[in-house]
Amino acid sequence: MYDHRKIEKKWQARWEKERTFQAPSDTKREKRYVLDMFPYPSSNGLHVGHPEGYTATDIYSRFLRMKGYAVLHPMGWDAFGLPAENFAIKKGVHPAETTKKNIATFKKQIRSLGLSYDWSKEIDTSAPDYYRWTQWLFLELYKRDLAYKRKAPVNWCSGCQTVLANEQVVEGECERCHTGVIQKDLEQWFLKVTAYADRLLADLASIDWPDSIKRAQEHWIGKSEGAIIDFRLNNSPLKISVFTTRPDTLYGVSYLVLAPEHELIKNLKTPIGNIREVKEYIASTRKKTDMERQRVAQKKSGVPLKGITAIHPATKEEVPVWIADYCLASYGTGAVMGVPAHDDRDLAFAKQFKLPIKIVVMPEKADSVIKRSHKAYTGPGILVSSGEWSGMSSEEAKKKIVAAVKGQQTIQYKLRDWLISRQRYWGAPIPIIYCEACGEQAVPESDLPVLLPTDVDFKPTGESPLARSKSFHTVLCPACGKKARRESDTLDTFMCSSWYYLRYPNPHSGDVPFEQESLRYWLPVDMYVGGAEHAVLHLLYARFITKALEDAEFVPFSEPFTRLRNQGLILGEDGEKMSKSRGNVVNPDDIVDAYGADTLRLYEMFMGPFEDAKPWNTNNIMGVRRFLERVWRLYTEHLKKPAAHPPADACIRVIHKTIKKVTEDIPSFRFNTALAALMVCVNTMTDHVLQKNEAVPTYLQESFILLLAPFAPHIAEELWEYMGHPATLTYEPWPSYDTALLTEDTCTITIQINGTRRDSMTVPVPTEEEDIRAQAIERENVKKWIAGKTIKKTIYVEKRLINFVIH
RNA sequence: GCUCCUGUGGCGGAAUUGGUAUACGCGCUGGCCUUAGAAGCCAGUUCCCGCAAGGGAUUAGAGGUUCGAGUCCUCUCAGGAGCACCA
Repeated sequence: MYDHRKIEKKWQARWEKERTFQAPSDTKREKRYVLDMFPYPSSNGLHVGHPEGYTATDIYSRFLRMKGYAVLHPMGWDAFGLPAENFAIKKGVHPAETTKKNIATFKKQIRSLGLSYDWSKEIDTSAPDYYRWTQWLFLELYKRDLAYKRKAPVNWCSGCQTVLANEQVVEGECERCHTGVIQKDLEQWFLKVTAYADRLLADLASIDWPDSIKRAQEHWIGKSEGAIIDFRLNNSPLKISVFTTRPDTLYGVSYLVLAPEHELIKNLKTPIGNIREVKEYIASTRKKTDMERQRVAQKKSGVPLKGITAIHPATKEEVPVWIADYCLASYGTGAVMGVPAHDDRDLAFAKQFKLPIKIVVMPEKADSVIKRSHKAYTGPGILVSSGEWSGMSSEEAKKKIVAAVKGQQTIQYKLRDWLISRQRYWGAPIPIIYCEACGEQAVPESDLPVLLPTDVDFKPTGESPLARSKSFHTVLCPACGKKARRESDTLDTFMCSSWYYLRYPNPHSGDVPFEQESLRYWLPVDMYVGGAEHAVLHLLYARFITKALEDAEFVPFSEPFTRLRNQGLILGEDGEKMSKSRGNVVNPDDIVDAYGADTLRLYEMFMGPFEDAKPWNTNNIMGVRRFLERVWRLYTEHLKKPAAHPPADACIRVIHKTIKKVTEDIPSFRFNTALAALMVCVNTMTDHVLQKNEAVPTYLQESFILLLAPFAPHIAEELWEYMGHPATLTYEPWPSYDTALLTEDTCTITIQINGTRRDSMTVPVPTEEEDIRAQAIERENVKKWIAGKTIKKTIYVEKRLINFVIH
């Protein structure tokens, strides 16, 4: 009887006792660092989505150990964050307590899955001995001018009562509570990610990541090449600089637009005819949430600056100046030139306000006519109505026109600096002190960590709860020793997770954030697995921090994660995303209890391709459970009986084929097809043993158990022991296959007439094409079709098919 | 709106370079075993016609390239993801 409860408990206890999965400290062997994105220990406990990624890395790690690599496979907790704090506000339980409890639950659940983590390397980002180094990291960036405080329009979530990074605003809403985000002018801390924009973009080429993630990052960084062109104001010393990627359309300019926040309006000496209207427009824009600004994207709004005109740098004509919120202050120069004929947004604006539309680029192909009504022609072409440039190609004109009007070629990025201060409690305090006399001061490294105070009222008021802690607030200035004030904001939790992978090799080191020797050995991460939702958050931040640390000579590499794979979402049985409100959530504990961890692991891997979204189906679990039971019976009942016949070649061949298939599928994360091959293998073995009463060579019986071990480690260990091996199979060499046994001695040739399958025949393996052809045309089913016709051509594909083209 | 991905039986999904479409699993049907059930084992299961042999159709739809297309190209439809006024 296959008793999963007994077997799984036994082996989990034994692995723990024997520290089976401890990463080796000898560094002679080749290493592999296999990492999961560490979880936020939420109060909901483990979701069936977690074991999907964890099982994949576990299979991969176990496979690599058997392949002889030194493997580091750690787990930890991304423990700071809002839910624990919100729970504290509601229930009055301190976040540290909630977090501790949740971690215990997560750990128990993860352990029940038989995952081969080295728990001696466990990390908790909310522990002072960890966040001390997060603060250290902040100070290193501060020293290098990569962290700065600035008053700027920032994303404000009134639900969470805190500012948010751009990356945390999704469709104009807070990614956490879905409150509409508004812009506020606040003094906040930023990290200078933009300084790394070009490297973050260029180095994508050097890493093995899913294309979709690379593209998302490319998109987010948003490099565009263009030029800044100045428009002098009429009767004023001031000028408006616009950024454009299409200087070739300069002659099509019919107006200029300023962002409502543009500083020119304040500096303008010339009276604006409709100043009240303008001021009202600016005020109304500021009140809009990002959502509202986006929702009305089709309908443009704006007001003209009456009495203000600019001089076109080429034609010297007067150009009206408008102010409109479709022009963004935070990108380029905060001003654009309006070319309605060749930009969709400008066209919409021009039509709404009845501004002239001047066509200056004609497509080269005559058939693509410009439709004036809906779309602007944004493609390349030949310039028209563009003075001396008419007749030139738009590509060539770009450079020449910029030079002629003394413009400046530049590159712009959509990427903004990373806003890292949060007005919340449950995070790492920003280690900065403000002194009236000395100004902003870094906390000396020897004073780290700046501990989170415990005497706080969690209620968010828009000001950090830390500001209301007396014990925390007052401090002496490290420079002059006089009374000073601590920074009361905390760091974005993404800051904690942007460097944790560097600490795993030496998580308990008290003197340094990471020890150089083990860092050099283990890093970078060879395989990183997690959800795709971090495409531009965690993954971009971690890359940035790594590059900053590389420049500071703390790490000898520039990319933290050499390979990345994303697990697909596991959907509910109804095909919808699992959620409490839909009531379609599956609890992994129930599955582990009823069917066993090995079954759950197998099922999640068998569901479908690793990176695809797949619906859960409880019925299908029985399939993999039956597979394990068949394996169990095969070894404990059938194989131990004496066989009447010697091993059959066919059976031996299948096992060798399976070794090849599984060996190839694991590193490419094709676990579903690896399992299908293992099932075929068991079916074949069972057939030969049970029906045909044939023996299976012992070494192949053992090979199969070793192949199964990464997927279903508990049952594999039990059978390994059953076969007489006292030690764990964790470090047994991975089975190898004999290439000579992979080829069959016969093959089936499909016979096609004009490409349609008409017959098939089995021939011994080396058979000459001539013989196959001769045999084929003699077959009844073939004769029938070729009678009275001539064979024009014969196509033969070795060992596969022969196709007669007849007429 | 832009960018990208995906459409294969009743269901989850297989399919090297274009070369037997539907592997493996679920479900279903029949049989064996059993007092009965469960489990297990055996056989079958893309659809249509046919007792069968066999024939025809079939990878969202329509075209195309090819001896041959799930796979390559063009268009259309459907679903999903990311970005979203970035000039």
